[in-house]
Amino acid sequence: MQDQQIDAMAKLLKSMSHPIRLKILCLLQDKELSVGEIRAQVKTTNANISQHLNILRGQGIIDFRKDANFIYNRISDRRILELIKKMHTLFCPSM
Amino acid sequence: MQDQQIDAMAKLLKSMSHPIRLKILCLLQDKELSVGEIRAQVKTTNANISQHLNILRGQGIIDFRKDANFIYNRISDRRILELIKKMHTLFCPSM
DNA sequence: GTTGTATTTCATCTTTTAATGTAATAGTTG
DNA sequence: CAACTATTACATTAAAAGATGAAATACAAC
Repeated sequence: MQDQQIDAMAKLLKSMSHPIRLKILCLLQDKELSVGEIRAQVKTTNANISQHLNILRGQGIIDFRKDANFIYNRISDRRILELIKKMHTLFCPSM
Repeated sequence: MQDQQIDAMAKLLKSMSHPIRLKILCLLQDKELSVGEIRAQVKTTNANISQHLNILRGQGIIDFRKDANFIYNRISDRRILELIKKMHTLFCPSM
């Protein structure tokens, strides 16, 4: 890996390395969810979730679509899914 | 994944998500290196590298042995190696 | 034991990140 | 259009992380 790639990768990991954001990514593994549905499982404020979602969007990790006044989020980068799956098998083998 | 595991995983990712620390881990993928050897490739101060190494040690990611007045560092958790390898194939396929 | 090299510790400063509360926007329904 | 819901933007504050330089430790060699 070259420095440039390492920097990019570090930035990506950093965006995943907050408990709330990692949990959001786990929740979005197999389905899309609205902000409200996420908040129901994450236990923080709406505004806070919105900010975390923005960080993930900025990294191009998640995407969203609008429907009525709901915004449905989903993971847009297949590689992230694979990475999460790998972390799961490596670090939580029994689940 | 449960919240407890997510928190642990986020902490682990966080410790890997700094450019210098990620680079150190990449350098240590296939060999052990002293602090000086690492510094030669990372371009920051000795003290700074020492601090980053401490963070990685605190996470149990790397281990070290002493020889004379050199300290040789190596990755102690096989899972980290696998994770780095996976990131490599996913995000830097052409290298 | 003094000199020299390698590494770490410590204190400080700066920067970044995260949380919180409030106001704003966008869309829906009656 | 008024009332309501979902989401975001903004401003502020609090907390954590990172960099830096100087001093301290550890070991080796002369």
